[in-house]
Parts: sequence; structure tokens; C-alpha cells
Amino acid sequence: MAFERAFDVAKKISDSAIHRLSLYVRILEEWEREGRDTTSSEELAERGGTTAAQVRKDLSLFGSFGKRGLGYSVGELADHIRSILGLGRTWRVALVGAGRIGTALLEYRGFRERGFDIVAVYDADPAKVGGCVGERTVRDVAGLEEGIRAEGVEIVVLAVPGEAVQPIVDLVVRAGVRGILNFAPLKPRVPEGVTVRDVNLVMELEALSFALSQDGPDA
Amino acid sequence: MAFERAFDVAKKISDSAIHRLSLYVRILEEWEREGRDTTSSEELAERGGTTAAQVRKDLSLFGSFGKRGLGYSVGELADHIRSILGLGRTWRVALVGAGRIGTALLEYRGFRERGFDIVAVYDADPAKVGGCVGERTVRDVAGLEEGIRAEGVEIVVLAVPGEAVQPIVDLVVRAGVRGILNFAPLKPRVPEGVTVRDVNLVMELEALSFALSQDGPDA
DNA sequence: GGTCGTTTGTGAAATCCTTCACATAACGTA
DNA sequence: TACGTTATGTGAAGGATTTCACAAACGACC
Ligand SMILES: NC(=O)c1ccc[n+]([C@@H]2O[C@H](COP(=O)([O-])OP(=O)(O)OC[C@H]3O[C@@H](n4cnc5c(N)ncnc54)[C@H](O)[C@@H]3O)[C@@H](O)[C@H]2O)c1
Ligand SMILES: NC(=O)c1ccc[n+]([C@@H]2O[C@H](COP(=O)([O-])OP(=O)(O)OC[C@H]3O[C@@H](n4cnc5c(N)ncnc54)[C@H](O)[C@@H]3O)[C@@H](O)[C@H]2O)c1
Repeated sequence: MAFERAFDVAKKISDSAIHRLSLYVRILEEWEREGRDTTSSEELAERGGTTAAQVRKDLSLFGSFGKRGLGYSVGELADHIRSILGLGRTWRVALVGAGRIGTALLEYRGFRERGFDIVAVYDADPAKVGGCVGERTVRDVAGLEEGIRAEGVEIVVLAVPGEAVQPIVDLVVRAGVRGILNFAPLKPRVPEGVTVRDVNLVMELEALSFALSQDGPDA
Repeated sequence: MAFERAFDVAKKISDSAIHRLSLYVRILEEWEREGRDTTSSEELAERGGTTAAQVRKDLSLFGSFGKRGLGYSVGELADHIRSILGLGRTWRVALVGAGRIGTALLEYRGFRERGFDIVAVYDADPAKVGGCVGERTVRDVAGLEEGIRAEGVEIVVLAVPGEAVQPIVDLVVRAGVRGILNFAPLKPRVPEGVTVRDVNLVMELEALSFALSQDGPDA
């Protein structure tokens, strides 16, 4: 069969491999726009800050997309990786929490461009519900479960205060959501089969603090 | 010697270990507020979503902070980890880019609470320069290098468009900054000794997309 | 003081991830 | 068709991180 799907046979793929694939697509798309036809693991590695062997290993987890002696077709490889990452489509996303972070995300074009369409926004604050953020109307979080089902929402972005996280997570999981991006500094509990990714900015700053403390003293 | 500093003898500490330490502090501080005196690796692991062995291993990279048979003193362990991460002080942070993400960050109290004090804000847009965001005045990015030196800025948070990143990074590194938190979807090049941490939200969403594509088909 | 139950700290084993190295496939040339 | 050059795909080696498992340390209790 031409179209390999070796990767859904329950193999374990590391997080860093996925991050690199995500990076490779971005590089390849840039090259597509520049009209480049072919590339090599060497070039991708150079541009992506890794090694050629790593690039080939990452790809080999999912199939073989190149031609020996020639390299890869930029367009085809991009297609393959997009298909691996599930990016050949639009994902329906709901945002919960139209606060500072929430509105920043809403007005960012990069998400829709990359296939993540924020189809609905929810908040609990009566002062915000009914109002507009950008071109979208903020809905009452009371209708969240119903809304998720009605709109076929697949991913929820959570930008609410920490204490509100767990109840909302329970609710959206009940409504069938299996992917959550969480900005609160607190890891919610979810059942098997649901993926949560946390964006914890304070942790990132603390990692910087550690790095600076390590080699700072001698400066 | 009572105060061990075994960790600055050039040992390699993994990123994930640092993230977990950061998590442990947060848990311990919560327990401190609740008035709990002691805890165990078991409890920390349970609460932090890891294993007891992992907790002990993480801590053992830096010293030994517990009492066998008894566990850890909540307060002392928090102190030790804060000291390891360099959190026993305030870090001087500058924000570059007072756009959507930038202003969200500025108005967030969590950073100062955890020792990251945003002492200055810079932007290139003449319409923004001179204006206020929260209680801070936006300064012209032309004065960034000078400002960094004058204010003793140690960490820079970059919330500017991708194409502006590299020049600003070069400039702030020249001014002596060794820690950068970058929101643009593009990894800047920096010399040895400078740490950059990237927050790439699109990559996080793409990782969710992958996870959903993996086990989605059977649903 | 001795014994018991507890929990740490840590070598050793197991697992996961990256790098190495090379057989293999593809193409151009003659 | 044979040969030379190139760059992939992948087992095997090497490193790093996580898990295991247990000796050592501590307090309680008698
Ligand atoms: N702003 C930042 O820079 C920043 C940085 C790091 C982390 N965070 C985290 O991100 C989250 C959001 O931060 P923010 O600064 O945007 O906060 P915010 O207070 O500006 O916004 C939170 C929004 O959530 C809404 N909300 C509260 N409870 C809700 C509920 N049960 N259902 C629906 N909506 C509800 C509020 O009405 C508000 O509009 C917080 O957990 C915060 O800790 C924010
Ligand atoms: N907003 C989001 O939700 C979001 C999500 C993911 C990534 N990002 C990334 O974060 C970065 C900022 O995004 P944003 O949405 O806040 O953009 P924005 O356009 O709202 O803000 C960018 C700000 O940077 C300023 N700026 C431009 N060039 C500058 C320079 N040379 N020096 C100083 N300031 C300069 C602009 O004047 C503007 O105020 C971008 O790289 C974007 O890709 C944003």
C-alpha cells in the first residue's frame, strides 16, 4: 500500500520527537513558499538545530518518505508530516476564560492559519457574557457542555483561574473533549485517553532562574 | 558544612528534573499555607503526578534534605528547593513588545509574587511609546540597551513578531542579559552561556492534534 | 538498650532517547 | 550495463533518565 500508517500500531512516540516534527513542518512550509523542491536530512537538521541522524530517526518512526541518494521532496515531506500530526484538517477549538490571556489568544491569527479554529468563547463573568471579543460573542459558561456537543468542539483551551480548572475539565471531558491546553499553574486530573498540555509560564521563568543561578556566580 | 552546594560542581541536571522541582516548590508552598509541617516523597509524588523514587532522585541531585523514617520538613524543603532554583531573591525582568501577549503578561500578578519583577516595558510602535500599560510607561525600544544596563535587567521576555526577534536578542545579549523567554515561533541564535526558553503555543496545539489523531480513529 | 515500623538516599537495572556507522537504493554517466 | 556518487533508513552502540530494591538512619515503644 502506498499510504503507510505504520504509526498507529501502538508505538510510543516521545514528546520531543513530536515537537521536532512540528518544527520540521514549519521549516518545510517556509521552503515551499520559497519554491524549493527538495531537501536533505542534513539541511533540515542544520536549520532546525538538530542532527541529520535525528531527523531521519524521527521520520523513520512513521515510515520512509525520502529517496536514497536524493533526499526528500519538500512538498511531499510536509504533507506526510502534516498527516502524521493530524494537521490536514481544521480542529474545532473552544476557549474558556475571556480574561487577559484568553483575549490575547483570541485575537491571534496564527492559530486559525495553522488549522486551529476557535469556534466559541465562554466566560463566567456576567459583565463579559454577551459582549464581543474581536468578532466573537462571549457565551455563558453555563452552556458550555451543550455548546461543545452542538459545535463539535474537539479541543478546549483553558484560560481561567486555577480554582476553576478542575470543574471545567470534568465537564468538558464529560462532553467528549479529549484534548486540553491549560494555562493555569495547576495540573488537572483527567481520565485515561484525555490529553492535557500545560503552559506554565512561571515554570519557564523558574527554569531561567535556575540556569542563571548556575553559571551566574562566576560572572 | 551544613549548607551543601554539591550542585554547582558542574553536574548535568535535566530539564525535566528542573520542571519537577519547580512543581514541588509550588506544592510545598500550598502545604505551608495550610500549616502542614512534614511530608514524604510518597505524598509529594502523589500530588505531583510522579513517583516517590523520582522525587527522591531529583532531590538527591542537590543534597539530602530529609530524615530517614520521618520524611521532609515542608518549610525546610521548600527553602532548599527555592535556593536550588535561585528563587530566594527578586529577578529584574524587562518586557519587549507591549502587544496582546505582552500586556496580558504585564497585568499578571503571579510573576511578581514569584519573584519576577517586570521593571520596564519596551515597544517600537510610536503610538504605544509613552503610553501606559497598567502602572508602567512604555519606553522606546531605541533605549533598550541603555535601559537594560541602567536598570540591571537580568531576564528579558520577548513578545514581538518573529522577524524582530533576532536583532533584539543580539542587542540584549550585548547588554549583558543571559536569560530570555521567547514567545515568537522561531528559535533565536544565541552565544554559549545564554539561555533561551521558547513558549510555542502552536506547537502545543499540534502536539494535542497528534495525540487526538492517534487514538481518535477508534472513537 | 533492643526491637520494630517507617522512609530516606542511592547503587544497579531497566527503559527511553540520541548518535553512530554502514548496507542499501537511487541516479547520472558512459 | 557497470561504476561512482550521494543520502536514506536502520540495527547497534552509547548516553541519559527513570524505576527498582535495599541498606542505613531515625523515632517510638517497651
Ligand atoms: N495573564 C498572564 O500573563 C498569565 C501568566 C501565567 C499564567 N496565567 C494563568 O492563566 C489563567 C488566566 O489568567 P488571566 O491573566 O487571563 O486571568 P484573568 O483573571 O484575566 O481571566 C480569567 C477569566 O476567566 C473567567 N472565569 C473565572 N472563572 C470562570 C469559570 N468558572 N468559567 C469560565 N470562566 C471563568 C473570568 O471571568 C476571567 O474573564 C490563570 O490561571 C493564570 O494563573 C496567566
Ligand atoms: N497573541 C497570541 O496569542 C500569540 C500566540 C502564540 C504566539 N504568539 C507570538 O507572540 C509574539 C507576540 O504576539 P502578539 O499577539 O502579542 O503580537 P502583537 O502584534 O499584538 O504585539 C507585538 C508588539 O511588538 C511590538 N514590536 C514590533 N516590533 C518591535 C521591535 N522591533 N521592538 C519592540 N517592539 C516591537 C509591536 O509594536 C507590538 O506592540 C509574536 O511573535 C506571536 O507570533 C502570540
